Amino acid sequence: MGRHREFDVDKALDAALCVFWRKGYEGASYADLTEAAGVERPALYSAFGNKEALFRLALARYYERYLDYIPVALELPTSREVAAHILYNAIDLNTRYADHTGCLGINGVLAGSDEAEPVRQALIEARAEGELQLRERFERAKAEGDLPETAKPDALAAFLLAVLHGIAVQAKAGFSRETLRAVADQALSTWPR
Amino acid sequence: MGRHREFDVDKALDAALCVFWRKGYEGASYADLTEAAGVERPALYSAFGNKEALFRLALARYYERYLDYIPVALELPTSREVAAHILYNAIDLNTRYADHTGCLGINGVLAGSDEAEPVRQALIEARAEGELQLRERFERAKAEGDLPETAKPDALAAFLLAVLHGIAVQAKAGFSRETLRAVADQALSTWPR
DNA sequence: GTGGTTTAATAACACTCGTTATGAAAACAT
DNA sequence: ATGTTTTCATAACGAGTGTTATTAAACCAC
Repeated sequence: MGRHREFDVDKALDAALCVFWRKGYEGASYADLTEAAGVERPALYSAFGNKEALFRLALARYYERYLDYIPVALELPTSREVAAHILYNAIDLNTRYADHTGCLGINGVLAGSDEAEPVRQALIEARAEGELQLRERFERAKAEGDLPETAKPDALAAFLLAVLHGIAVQAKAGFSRETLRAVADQALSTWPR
Repeated sequence: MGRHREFDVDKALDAALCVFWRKGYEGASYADLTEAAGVERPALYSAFGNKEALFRLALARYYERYLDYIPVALELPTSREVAAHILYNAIDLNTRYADHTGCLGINGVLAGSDEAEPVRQALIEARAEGELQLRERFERAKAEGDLPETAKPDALAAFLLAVLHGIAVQAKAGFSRETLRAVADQALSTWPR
């Protein structure tokens, strides 16, 4: 039985999540991470492992704690409500915190060094997972007559994800909620009935 | 009268552009840049200045040489043709080269370190410039009756840019041209008339 | 009070980063 | 053949990167 851990692991992970959300995986240094977490480097290593492991934990937390509106959306009665719920909640999340806007799934790594490739692939897979869920939901909508026979669930899912990604980029660039909502409105106006 | 420069400055800049396109500003190291350009570091410095200056030159070249379909699009007769031309050409460009997909305007810096902030702002401004051009074009379309009175040129421009950014993210993630075209088709499906 | 275990802080490691100093090579004028 | 200028390659600089070794501190069982 040894020394108790002196810092709140949960809060430290939250702090690291915010740094990665703001600066991306490669843009975030241990100087940033330790300052935000209020913990020295060896302590971060002891609690979370290396930088990549820390990022993966932060990403998992991001999906669990911040994207909880997605399973809710998938249970809504119509495909248009699903899309609307996701779009407007994403806009809210992407603009909620002044010091880290956008989406971790996009900010993490878009283009990076060779060393960042495993993390970039992890992000691609996480986004693909979400897209699969959407596609399946839209297939169900089609089967139920909520979407017309001519509708293409895969294209709709890809379209919705594209708009979400674009909104994340724009939020990170400082676009207003009003503008982002107008983008979402326009996207929904194309929704098949 | 001294020694002649031994490398092709034009080709070296192209090579650097490709590295930045693939790895982003921070993900690209001088090891990458010198290997791709076939030139030693002091020679790159001599010809282009520091890393940030090199990136800015690469970005200017990207806009001049690769985005030349945009002024063409802006002269098309209808707003829908403008949007379609840009979307399909962007998809072509974002998927043309197997070893650097996506768009430099997005891959450059989305989220980065404090040191990358000037570059990130330059990219935001470049994208904003393009959005302004679109907005003005759509305002003209509205004045000419090509877009209905209820249409909002600013929202349409922001929407089009969002889809373009989303497509760039998806192209960089390895999505097929077919999928990306379906996204564009969906975006255009109810373009206001 | 001692021993064993776990954690924390300091410092350093090995390496890479972007940048530059220095000497040599290649050019041209004389 | 020499002098001047420009460019190139090598090497190193100063700083920062992610990671870890070492010692001390804090805990608990006995």
